[in-house]
Amino acid sequence: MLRTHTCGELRAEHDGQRVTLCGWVDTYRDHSGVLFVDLRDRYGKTQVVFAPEGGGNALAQAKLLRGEDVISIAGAVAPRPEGTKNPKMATGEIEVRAQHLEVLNKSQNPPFHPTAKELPGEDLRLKHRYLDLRRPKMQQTLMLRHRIVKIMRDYIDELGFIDIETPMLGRSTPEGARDYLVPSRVQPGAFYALPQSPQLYKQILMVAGYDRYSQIARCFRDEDLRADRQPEFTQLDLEMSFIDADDIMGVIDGLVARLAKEILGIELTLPLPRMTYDEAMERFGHDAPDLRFGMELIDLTDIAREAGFQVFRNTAEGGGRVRGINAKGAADRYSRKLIDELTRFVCEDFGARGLAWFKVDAEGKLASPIAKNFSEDSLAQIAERMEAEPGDLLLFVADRFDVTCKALNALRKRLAGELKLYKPGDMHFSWVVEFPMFERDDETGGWAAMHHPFTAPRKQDFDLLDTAPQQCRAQAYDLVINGMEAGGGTIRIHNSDVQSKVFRLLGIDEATAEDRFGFLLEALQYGAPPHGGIALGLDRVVTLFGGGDSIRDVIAFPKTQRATDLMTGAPGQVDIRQLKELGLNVPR
RNA sequence: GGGGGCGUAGCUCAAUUGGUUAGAGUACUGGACUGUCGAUCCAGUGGUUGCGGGUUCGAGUCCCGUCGCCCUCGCCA
Repeated sequence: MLRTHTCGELRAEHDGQRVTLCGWVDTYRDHSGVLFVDLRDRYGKTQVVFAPEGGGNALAQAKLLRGEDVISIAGAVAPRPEGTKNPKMATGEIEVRAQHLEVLNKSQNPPFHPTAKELPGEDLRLKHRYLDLRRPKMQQTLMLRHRIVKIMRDYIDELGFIDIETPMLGRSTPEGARDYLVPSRVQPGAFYALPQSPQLYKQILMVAGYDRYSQIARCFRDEDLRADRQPEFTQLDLEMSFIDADDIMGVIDGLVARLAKEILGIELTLPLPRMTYDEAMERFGHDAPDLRFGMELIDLTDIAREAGFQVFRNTAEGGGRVRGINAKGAADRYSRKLIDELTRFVCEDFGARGLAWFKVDAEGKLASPIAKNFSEDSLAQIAERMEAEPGDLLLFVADRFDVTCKALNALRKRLAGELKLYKPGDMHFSWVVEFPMFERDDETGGWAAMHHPFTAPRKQDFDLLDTAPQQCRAQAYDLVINGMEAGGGTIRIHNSDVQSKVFRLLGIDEATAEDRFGFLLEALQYGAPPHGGIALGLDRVVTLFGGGDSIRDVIAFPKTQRATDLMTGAPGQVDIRQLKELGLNVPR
């Protein structure tokens, strides 16, 4: 046995015990006659003392130690002398008086030290990820991830779900995200696709009678990266039979409550609040609203029609909307220059044509360069509708509905951050339900599935499939945490007639449907039970529960924005012979 | 594909309007020190200012291109 204890567990009660510790040299303090080493492993740090009394040549050896050397020390646990205890360390009551030192492996001078005060650039951290992962923060995060996965697995096991693995090598389905493709050697010119999700397989499993399936599944999407998007990511994937949307949400409510309690120590009231998609778009302009703060979108279209201000009136009369938000007490904080920057923000990044604004003066009157265009009466109506009080800053966008949503949602989130409308530890969990079945496909002008083409419409909306598809709402539900989509799911279509109708609406003809999903359509004809499911984004959940802001920090080996691995150099060139075997001819 | 930010010593950063030999902290190397804990003190090594080109008497600084990382719009059923 190389070690008897970890570097995090020794306490005063171990006084006198002879122990062996292994770990990395965190810091060393050489006082000539006595030398201290803080020895680190993922459990913590322990102070090791090398002194002449230790005997042998341990002290002389210790003088050669440097940061990140891997060592083993044997010695006796002793309480620290009075006045030298360190309350900042969990093991600060004691120290280990080293009698023997073995250098297991010297380290080169590392490009950065895992416990340095200043965090190095992310690219350097990724290049030397083994050093970065030695950082206590990263170790805590990966251990948090483990705990969350354990809670998830235990919970769904208690509910009778069984874990079934589905293939990584599957079939490409051109809908949705771009696939990662894997060439087949045995069939030159043919390709597998890595799964974007186990969607089709888990539906097949329902047909097969495994009424409660779950998997912690790796998924792949070849799309551009973001702080919350990686090309490969992990989902807690579930599917159930003989259930409705309430049942699925109930299962996840229970899981979220358990996670909140065990990870955060928060008691949640269940069921988690629910809001329809339409309400979310109306009140917040986004389908994953951040409910940690208010500052809701307020509609002024009716007032705008009569207000006299040309821009507002034209928008209102042209079928657009005039909506705004009230940044309470923010008037002083936002100078003309800063408001110009907000204007640039909503116009350049979110397509708004302008940003109208008023500051509410001490008398409660609306002041703005555009105020002269409004009648006194209109200004009063606007003030009342916006619940304006002295010191408030009112901001308005007049445009198509979708533009007001995008612009005001972005503005609302930005202002909330700048005005600190929520605290770092705040958490808010909710559901957004009843998404539209279809949205307009900008490229083809036809309908596109908002979720995926197997999503079932609400029962009362079945007839709308024929008459007014745009009004048709899906049995869909998204879990939203702090304004981030943490997961989503739907009740699936288990009837092949309905499925065919949906395919027709999506412009997928019979031959195409047969070619791509024939196996599923066929399966649906052999006794498919009513079923549905959900997938939670594990990386996002861990990020949110850990209070971080990038999923890269909760993934051991993430990719950069250009989807490269800075440590291994992936993706890389391959041997020409490999390409030949695969029947591939690519430009180099 | 578009917009933006950043790139200076191993690391984190500074460098006035374009102006002397590009600095500081830390790390590293050597020395001093028997109770430190971000040890301290003394001395030292360390630079193709990402790369290429241009403007200029003179470029870390300005211009063009390019590479890398990050943010973001599009995209992500």
